[in-house]
Amino acid sequence: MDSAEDLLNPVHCVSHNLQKTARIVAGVYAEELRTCGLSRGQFPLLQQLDGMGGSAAVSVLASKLYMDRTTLTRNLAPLEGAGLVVREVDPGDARVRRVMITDAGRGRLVEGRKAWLRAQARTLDRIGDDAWRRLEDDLRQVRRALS
Amino acid sequence: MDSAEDLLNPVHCVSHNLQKTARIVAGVYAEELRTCGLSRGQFPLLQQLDGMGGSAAVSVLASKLYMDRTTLTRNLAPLEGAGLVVREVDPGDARVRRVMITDAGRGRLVEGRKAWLRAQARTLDRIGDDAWRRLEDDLRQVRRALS
DNA sequence: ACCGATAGCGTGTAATTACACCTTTCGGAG
DNA sequence: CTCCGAAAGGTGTAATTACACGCTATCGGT
Repeated sequence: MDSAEDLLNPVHCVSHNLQKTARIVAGVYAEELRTCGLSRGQFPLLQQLDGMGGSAAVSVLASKLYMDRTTLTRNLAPLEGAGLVVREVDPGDARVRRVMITDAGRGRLVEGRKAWLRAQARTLDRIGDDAWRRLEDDLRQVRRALS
Repeated sequence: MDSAEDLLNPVHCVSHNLQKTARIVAGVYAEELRTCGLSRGQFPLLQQLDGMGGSAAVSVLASKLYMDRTTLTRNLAPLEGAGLVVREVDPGDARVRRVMITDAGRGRLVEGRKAWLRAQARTLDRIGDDAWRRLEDDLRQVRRALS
């Protein structure tokens, strides 16, 4: 029967199943976000930063995004070049670099949210709100279990 | 209440939630697979190819893996260089390149499965078999809905 | 038999990711 | 005060991914 199926068979690979699903979904968001000049990696970054009050240390931001710290550094560079964020040495600890969103960054985020909204609406329309609620919960549990 | 929560808020981004979860899980598998000389992208490729009878056209293989065709081409190169697969022009249609797993490839796959098994066991141990069965089903539905 | 349309593939190029390693700074033990 | 381990960051380098484009082969209509 189904519940006895052997999960230790490569077709049930947790990593690959997540990866290929993420790839498909990513395409939808990349397409919409391209219209506002933000990449699929930059939007969540700005969004998270804004949600944290507009300022955060690099490491803290990285852990919130479940992203490698060095990957975040690379993603930050073009945003800083575009004036959407600034990086400053923390006054209290010279090791810490505080990343801060600028007014331009907040403005771009407004545009980004519109594009993101179209992608999210398109996606939810296909997979269904309730299905996503379940899935999102399960994904959160996976992250917690592995962190 | 919870079921009325607004899914059109960036914290519920389908793409980002999948992506960051996939990143965390990928780390576990990459760690184990490194011991057998196969990358996290190469193992599913060989595994899928073997499961298709050991031979398949590039495009067909790519669609099975939900992977961009050109990405598959790049992933194939090192495998061909290592003699784990060969590429030949299809006798019936000269446009088609048939990818075929070699004996060496099958041998490596045996090693890969051992490493993969450790990663899968570690992961399932953390997230639970039943949780993964539900999640895998939901992910499959997402792929079908967006394909 | 010919020619435009299409399918299957590969390459140029750029974005994304992360491991290994180095630098700078902080904090505490001696 | 000095020194050394730990913490925070950044860079070199390599793997992975995919879009745009071009090439070759096949198919179908005339």
